[in-house]
Amino acid sequence: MPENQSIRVSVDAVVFGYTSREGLSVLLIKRNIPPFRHAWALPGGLVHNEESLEEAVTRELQEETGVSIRYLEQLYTFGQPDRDPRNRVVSVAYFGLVRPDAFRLQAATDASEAAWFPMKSLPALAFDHATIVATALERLRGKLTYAPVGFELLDKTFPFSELEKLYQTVLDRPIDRRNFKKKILKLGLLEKTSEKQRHEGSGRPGDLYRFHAERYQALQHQGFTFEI
Amino acid sequence: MPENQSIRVSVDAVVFGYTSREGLSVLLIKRNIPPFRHAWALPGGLVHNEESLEEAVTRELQEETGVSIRYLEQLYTFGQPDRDPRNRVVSVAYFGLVRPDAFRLQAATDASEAAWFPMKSLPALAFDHATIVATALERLRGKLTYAPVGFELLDKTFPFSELEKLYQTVLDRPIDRRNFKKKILKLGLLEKTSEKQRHEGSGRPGDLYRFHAERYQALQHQGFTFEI
DNA sequence: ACAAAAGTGTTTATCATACACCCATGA
DNA sequence: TCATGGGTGTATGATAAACACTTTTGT
Repeated sequence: MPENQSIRVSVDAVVFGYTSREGLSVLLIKRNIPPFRHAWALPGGLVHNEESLEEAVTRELQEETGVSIRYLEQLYTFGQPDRDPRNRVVSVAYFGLVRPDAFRLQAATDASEAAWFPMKSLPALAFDHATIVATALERLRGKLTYAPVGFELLDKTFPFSELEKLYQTVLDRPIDRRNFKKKILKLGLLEKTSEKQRHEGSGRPGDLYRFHAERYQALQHQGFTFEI
Repeated sequence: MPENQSIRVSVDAVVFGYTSREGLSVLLIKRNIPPFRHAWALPGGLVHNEESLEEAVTRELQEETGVSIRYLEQLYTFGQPDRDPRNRVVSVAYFGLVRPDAFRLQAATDASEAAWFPMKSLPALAFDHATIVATALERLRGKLTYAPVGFELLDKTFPFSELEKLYQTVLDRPIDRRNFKKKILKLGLLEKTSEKQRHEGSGRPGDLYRFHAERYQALQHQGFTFEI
């Protein structure tokens, strides 16, 4: 009796971008086919027969938004029978992070049907995508504290204040500047560059730092754990 | 072109049981249909058209092993195109924990094709099930330190030594008895019962404790975090 | 000169760790 | 009485938290 299974498999991606101006944003596309025609939805689509799930998300993201992803991991699989009103679709959701350059690039190319929405002002979403976004936000909050994923959302070099603001925005709580800096620096994963921040408005320009991804990977294999 | 998708969706369950004698064990079934006929595999099977993923795992576990699960959560979705040599099958894996009584019960009912295997001596497994088990073990190790899941593997009331041994076995490192007890008790989630351990062999019988699941849920909603 | 943001250190409390002896029971 | 495992406290070091003034830059 389970032989005539008619379930489809799709992937969906929750891609977060961040700027200190707008905070956390999510990449969405406008659907132009039913169901939920004209509604905003997560980028994604049906998995092809010969591709892996990761290949499917990457492909869909490329096709639908043109955004290239630096960090991508599986989030959760959503499989309620009624989550798609037409067919049964099980969706494997992924969770991605991009740096501000990808973010800004996209904002410029505005002819397309893809757009960034700040988390504070998300539109109504198709299917159960609001649930998926909520799950992704929880995951991001969790990961920020026990994995160095915050750097994936910042430029390659960044002033400390950006990192602070990121943590404060996403975790939604105030952070003591001095203690935070001490903790982060003690991890030994940041390198101060010789450059200074370009002045944006007034105030003293900050020193720019760079994250040592390789150093982290090395330490990680020795049982090192990031912790904020 | 993605319209003639032919991918099936299955669920698989990695169910762990624990006794201080045998350590951590996994529930397996013997396959009696190809592929991998006569090999050991995780309980699981194709999802029916009208049921949710959770319903599917629960049903399969019931049908194939008769074991009832206290704790079940989604683990990861495995979707490599070649993971099943015949058809493309995407499998949503779940991660479950049972108490020793379910464990012992099953051991008695030995006519069936389901059996517990100690992690130390797993047989060769069908498909990519060895990978799935490895992923589940990682998850268990992680969860043990930041969520009170250890209690799901013990009897309703248990002596402190059982909890200690569980942590030592699963995390595979020695633990200081006094410090461990202090830490756990400070969480305020354990209640000492008036009973004492029934003597198994020699030595002083230990006090029996009970885990306060409701109390934990209440605290959890107030932003409390378990941490060992 | 002033407004805005960045840089920096010390004190205190809390928590983690290391460590050893006495007690209850069964044989 | 002996062997086995359970119960318990203290001292020390490490880490987290609280907290404010000075410096650099643009206007």
